Order: sequence, then structure tokens, then C-alpha cells
Amino acid sequence: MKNDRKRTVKSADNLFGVLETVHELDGAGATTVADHLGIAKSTAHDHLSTLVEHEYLIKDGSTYRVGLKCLHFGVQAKNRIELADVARPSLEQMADETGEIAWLMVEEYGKGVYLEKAMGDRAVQPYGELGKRVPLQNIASGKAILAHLPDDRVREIAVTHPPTPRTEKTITDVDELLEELATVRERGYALNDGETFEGFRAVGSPIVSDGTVLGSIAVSGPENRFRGDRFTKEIPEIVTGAANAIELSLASR
Amino acid sequence: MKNDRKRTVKSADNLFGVLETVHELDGAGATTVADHLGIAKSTAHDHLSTLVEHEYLIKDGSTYRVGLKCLHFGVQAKNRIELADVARPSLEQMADETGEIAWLMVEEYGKGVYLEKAMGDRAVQPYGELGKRVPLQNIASGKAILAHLPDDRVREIAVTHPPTPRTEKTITDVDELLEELATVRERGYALNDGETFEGFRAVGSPIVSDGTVLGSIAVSGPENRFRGDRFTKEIPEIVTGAANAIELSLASR
DNA sequence: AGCTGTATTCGGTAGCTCCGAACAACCTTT
DNA sequence: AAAGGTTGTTCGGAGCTACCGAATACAGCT
Repeated sequence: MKNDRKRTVKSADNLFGVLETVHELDGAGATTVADHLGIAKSTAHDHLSTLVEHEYLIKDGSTYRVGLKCLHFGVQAKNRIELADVARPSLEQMADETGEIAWLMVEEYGKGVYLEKAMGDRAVQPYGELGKRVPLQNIASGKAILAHLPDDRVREIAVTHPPTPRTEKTITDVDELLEELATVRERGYALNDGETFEGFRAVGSPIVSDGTVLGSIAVSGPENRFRGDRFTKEIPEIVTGAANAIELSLASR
Repeated sequence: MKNDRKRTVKSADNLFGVLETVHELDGAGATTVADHLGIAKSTAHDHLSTLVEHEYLIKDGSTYRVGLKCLHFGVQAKNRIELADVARPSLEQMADETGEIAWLMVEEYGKGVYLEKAMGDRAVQPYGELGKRVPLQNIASGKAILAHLPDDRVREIAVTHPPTPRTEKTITDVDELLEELATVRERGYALNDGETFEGFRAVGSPIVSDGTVLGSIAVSGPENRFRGDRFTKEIPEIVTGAANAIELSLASR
């Protein structure tokens, strides 16, 4: 009934809950955290103190903030991903050629993680941030990745991480999604037409090696610079070209 | 006697212990972790499972590795530090002018954290990595920071985080350290003459604003390129110049 | 001074953590 | 292919602790 859950350390729920709350709110006090998690103030306080003692949080007056300790963990994980190194020059080239922002994304636990970015000279940044974890289904780079995962995994992800419908264009139906993914697979790139933010578009392409998808790259920008041939031909060509270049560099090592 | 420790969540010791062990060993299994921490295999296993459930670790066959979840936490903490943004151009300029590596460091919990780096065209990287936490006393950037902290705080740090003597030049005596810090304060920059690695030198300068030290910048490289006037005049001038530029940009916002 | 929101302390018990020992899975070795 | 070694994993239970609630201590208002 309720105890089919694995044998885990229960206090970790609260411990990480507190840490993640402080992160989410970008700094918070004991009461705020307690309310946010529905636990007693005193419990929140115990956990906050614990996290300070272990140097994961910093106490700034009476608000707590996340410290830098996690940075090294994340960087280590990122450094292990060969793709991040290899993709860097291609990302910069894409940013240069288009003037927009270029992103590198990988999948982890059914979510997309932004690993690298390169800013073009006209780049605006309305969404996304290094390390941010986002649903895969309603963004170009996410769909590029999903297109190369088995159907049942896609369904699983769609169920466990339903996207918050942000605009009326957000895809919510799984079958509709799978259909679009087939198209993506066929033509080699994915589009985001205002599904995340109104007036915001993107083109993404997967990085595939030995039949498995390692991640994806994408270029995004405002709709007025992403229309007509530029949206359906020029930029897709740049992005798929860059993806191919990355795949080649990966193969030759 | 032993219970003057604050009221904290005890299982966090093991939980973070396990996480940090996996990080330190760059991937490990249950037995390795258990031995490393001196706890029961089963306990290590429970905690590893817990960390996987919370998506902080990734299970790769039978070894566990740190995942990307922490990346966002660290990036948030870093983004909050205005200095990181402001220093970037100056770091790149230093790297260009010297051809070596330029670093930005801040202090947290008595340790130095590498926040940014810029690579010159001859740069070699023998030490340090983004987010890495190192003792402050035996590196140029660390001493630059310490020089602007109150003496008793320096003593406290020296006691709680004694540096592992890596070469015979490593300073271990606190009074000797304080004396050197006075010199640093006076001339405006700190030196590292093979104290961390044999044959490796560095020049560092603090970033001070309103009388408090926010962090430091440094340039490091092999001894054969860091000698004579270049080590005692040229590079110090570049570094202190860059530090001043950063302090000015910080003041005008 | 009073009031209203915070953070923080602390006693006590329901419930969890941790160990040890058994089991399982996977290898080398013979 | 069986034996032996190494690892990961499961599970019962004793002892400790995480959690709540109530009390207390601040801090900033009016």
C-alpha cells in the first residue's frame, strides 16, 4: 500500500526538501520553508541548521541561501560528459552565425539539463540558465532528445514529468507528441513555436552516437527573427550542420 | 562534553558523507563508500539508494556517480555574486596579456573557491578546477584574501583548515603567515612560489570594496615563465591593474 | 510599551537509522 | 563447471533521533 517504497533514509526527504526550497525561493527563512513544505517550523529550523553545519547553506542574517559547495559536484558531473567539451566550439559558431543564443542540453532523470550556452550579439535570454532542469516535451532541444528515445520511455517521461502548459500551443497529448517526434526524427531537427513562451521560437537538433542520443543543441530567439525561410531552412541548416560536426568530432577520438 | 553540538539531523552526517565520498572518488560502490566512512555496508547502501531516489546520484551499473542536480544550486550561488560577472572581462584580459591562466576566487567557510577562470594561449592547468574548495594559506589568491581579513579570523581559519604541506616551501607557522600577509597588504599583491606545487608560481591580488575583501584574482604558471622582473614586476602590475579595474567597475553601479 | 511577525529552544514519543548477518549476483581461478 | 572471493542487496530488531507542539526570545513596527 504505502510501504512498497524502497528502504531509504526518510529524513532525507525533509533535508533535501529544505535545500531545494531555499534554492527555489533563492533564499528563505525558517517559517517560509516550513510553510512551503508543510512541516513544523522547528523541524525546518533543525534542517536549516544542519545544512549550515555541513556548509551547503549560508546564513545571512535570518535568511538562508545556498552556498557554493554544490558547484564542484555539478562541475564534476559536467566534466565527465565528453559532449560538453566537444560541443563548445560548435555552439560558439552557431551563436556567431545566427547572433542568437545557442544551448547544449542533456537528459537526466527524464528532464532536460542546460549544460552550456553561447551568446550571439543579439541574444536575449528569457528562459533557461546553466544547470536548470526543465521538462523535455515543450522545447526544441527536448524534443530532439525525445525523438531518439524508445516510445515507452517517452510515454514514461511524459507521465512522470508533465509540462506546465505555458502557452496555448503547449503540447499535452502524448500521441500528438509521439507523432511530432516521428517528424523530428525524419527531418533531423525539432522546432519550438511559442510552446514555452509566447513569441519565442527555437530550432534543435539531436547529437547521436552509435544509435544513442547523447544530448542536443538548439538556437532560440524572438519570433520576429525566427520566421519564413530563416526559421524553416537557414537556421535548421546551421543547427543540423553543427550537430553533424559534433557527431564527427565525437567519433574521431 | 560531547553534546554541545547543535541540534542537528544526525543522519545528514552519513548522507552528505556518502555524497561527498562519491564525489571525492569520482564514482564508487557501496563497499568502497562504507570502508571510506567506516560505516556498515548496508548503511552505505541505504544512503546511496536514498541519494539516487532524490536524483543526486546516478547509478551506473554497480557504481554510483554524482549527477547534474547540484549544478543548478552552485550556479545560483555563483550568479548571486556580482563580482563574478564584473571580473570576467578583466580575467580574460589578464589571460590574454600573460598567456597564462587567470583565476577568480572567493572565500566561503574559510576555504577558497575557484569561481571563474580564463585560459591564455600557453596555459597549463595543474591545479584547481571550477568550484573546487582549497585551503587559503598556501596559494597567491588565498593569501590576497587573508591579508584583508582580521587577524583573529586568519588564526581561526589557519587552525580549522590547516593546509596539507605539499612542498617544503608550504608555510605552516601562523605567525610567519601573518607576517607575510602584512607584506601582501602593503605592496598590494601576493605571491606563491612553489608552495602548492614544485615549480609552480602565481601572483594574486585582492578585490576590496568598502574596506571588505570580496575575493581575489590571480595568474599562475610554470616557474620558467615566472622569474626575474616578469615575476616581481610585470605580472604583479598586470594583476594589480586588473584588480583596480574591477574595483572601479564595482564602485560604479 | 504593546503588538505582530519572525527565529530559536526544548521535552517527549512515535518511528526511523543503523548494524549485523544472511542472501544474491557476479567475477576470477582452478 | 564447481569452488572461492568479492561485491551489491535484503531484512529483523534494538536503540536512538527526527519531528511536532508549546514555550521562549527577538526584531521591527505603530
